[in-house]
Amino acid sequence: MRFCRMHFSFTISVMLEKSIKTRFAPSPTGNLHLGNARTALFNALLARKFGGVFLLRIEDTDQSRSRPEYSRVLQEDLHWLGLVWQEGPEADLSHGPYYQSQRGDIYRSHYDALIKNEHAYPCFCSAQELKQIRKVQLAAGQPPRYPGTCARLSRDEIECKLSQGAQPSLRFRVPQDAVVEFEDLVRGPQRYLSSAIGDFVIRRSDFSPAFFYSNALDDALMGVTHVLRGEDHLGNTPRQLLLLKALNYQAPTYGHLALLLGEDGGPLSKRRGAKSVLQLREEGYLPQAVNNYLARLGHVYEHTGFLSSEDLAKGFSLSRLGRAPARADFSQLSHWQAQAIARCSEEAFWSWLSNRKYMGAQIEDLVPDDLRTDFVRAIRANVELPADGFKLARDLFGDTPNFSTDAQAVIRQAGESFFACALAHLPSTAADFKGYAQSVGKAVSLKGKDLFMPLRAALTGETHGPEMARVFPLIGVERARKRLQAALGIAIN
RNA sequence: GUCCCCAUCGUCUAGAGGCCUAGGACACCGCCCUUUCACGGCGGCAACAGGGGUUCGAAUCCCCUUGGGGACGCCA
Repeated sequence: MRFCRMHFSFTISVMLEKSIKTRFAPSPTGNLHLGNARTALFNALLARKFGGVFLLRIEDTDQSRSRPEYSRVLQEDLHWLGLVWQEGPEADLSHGPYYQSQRGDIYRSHYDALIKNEHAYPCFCSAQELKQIRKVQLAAGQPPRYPGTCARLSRDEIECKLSQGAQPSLRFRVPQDAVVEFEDLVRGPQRYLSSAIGDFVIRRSDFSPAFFYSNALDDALMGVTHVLRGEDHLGNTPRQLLLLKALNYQAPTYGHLALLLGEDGGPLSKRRGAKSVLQLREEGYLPQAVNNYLARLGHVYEHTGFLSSEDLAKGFSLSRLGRAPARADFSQLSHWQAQAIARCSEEAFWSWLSNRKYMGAQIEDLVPDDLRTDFVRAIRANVELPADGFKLARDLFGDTPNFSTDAQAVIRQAGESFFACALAHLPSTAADFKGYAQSVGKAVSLKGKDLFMPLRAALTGETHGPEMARVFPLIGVERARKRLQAALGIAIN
């Protein structure tokens, strides 16, 4: 097995030497979630690594569930992640259109070809009938499979039903006793018996194309060479291969990724807290943090540190893809977020903060212009999300001190005399915190934590936060006085 | 129900029969730095799901059990 895999990855690298085209083909029926984002990322990385093309196709065939709004957000998400497609909407259109809803003519002509060659036939079974059959099969311990009821209808029978106004679906006739074999990019050699596959619907009775059909056909027509997709598509592959063979088209090479699981180890679902890319974006996660995080879910890099997009692509390898489902763990996202923040410039950090609103305020409203740089330098290491920056801005520049429970406890512990002294020793300018602390320390005979904690609690309202020496000048003497007075009040009560 | 896939610290994982006393990263804990918090530096805790084989030797190969995931649709 191991040996096979080594041999196999060699084969892959040979195959990849030719120019490759990967794709991401989402349905705009909801917001892009982490699992799909990872699939998109892997496809983009694979293409980039080999200098190929990454293609985007919008699979909006389901009229009732697809929304232009989702399609728009999805493209924004992809752009935000830096996953730019060289081919697709608003890009190179040479194999377009890239919205399946606009490809009706193409689908129609291929249906005709399939019908003509008897690779496809109309099916008049109703949804209820099919449901009933499945139920019976399941009860008998059989896999639910289309029994071929309409596979052998005569021309007359078909005409008759049609003249009665019946609206058939169109099924692909799966060849009997065929063996479908293919190499999966991540799972190795696969083998399916056609007897295990029932004739499947390629056009619904409302004339809309079914996934098997439009998805496979478009990959072939668009010249896609490699497809990385979820493991849930593995069983679709033999069908799509059969279909493409009947159409005489070249199929892409598929690779099936183990699915991403939620934090609880169950399937990813919205109701169990599966985050969408949009949510992450709105909360203020940095795209490069998300990329570093996702690229390591089910894939390993030799380098354990933060990687640029380019290095993410360079280090990407199909042989480093795991075959076991990976579980999402947001503490790891936090880690990459911290890394990403540490790496951005002060300007970038500020624009990241000022790019959004928090409780209706813009951070420029809170931080005086002349203190901006000092503020950024002071808080950077203490911020994970913009919300943290806003909180700090309020704590430092807000008029009303907002003491946390912990801070209040520390203040009470320090007692009335401590703050009386602290007020008495307040200098005329808030430039030198160390000197100020020293003089207070001397007066109250305290040092270390016993001295700093009450000062921090009173001055910032929190028991933790950025370095006091940096923060004190930002607060300034006036606010410091008010806060110490407030703390005194708390200590007295 | 039937079939397929997967199984190493809490999590992501390295591991290709002797380099394994099982390595790294995150999380957690401790120490150092800091007269405070964080950052940072150093260290620690912590895993081969269970049971049978095969072999001189098994995390690694085989079988069973258990657990997880997936597929079987006029969903995509």
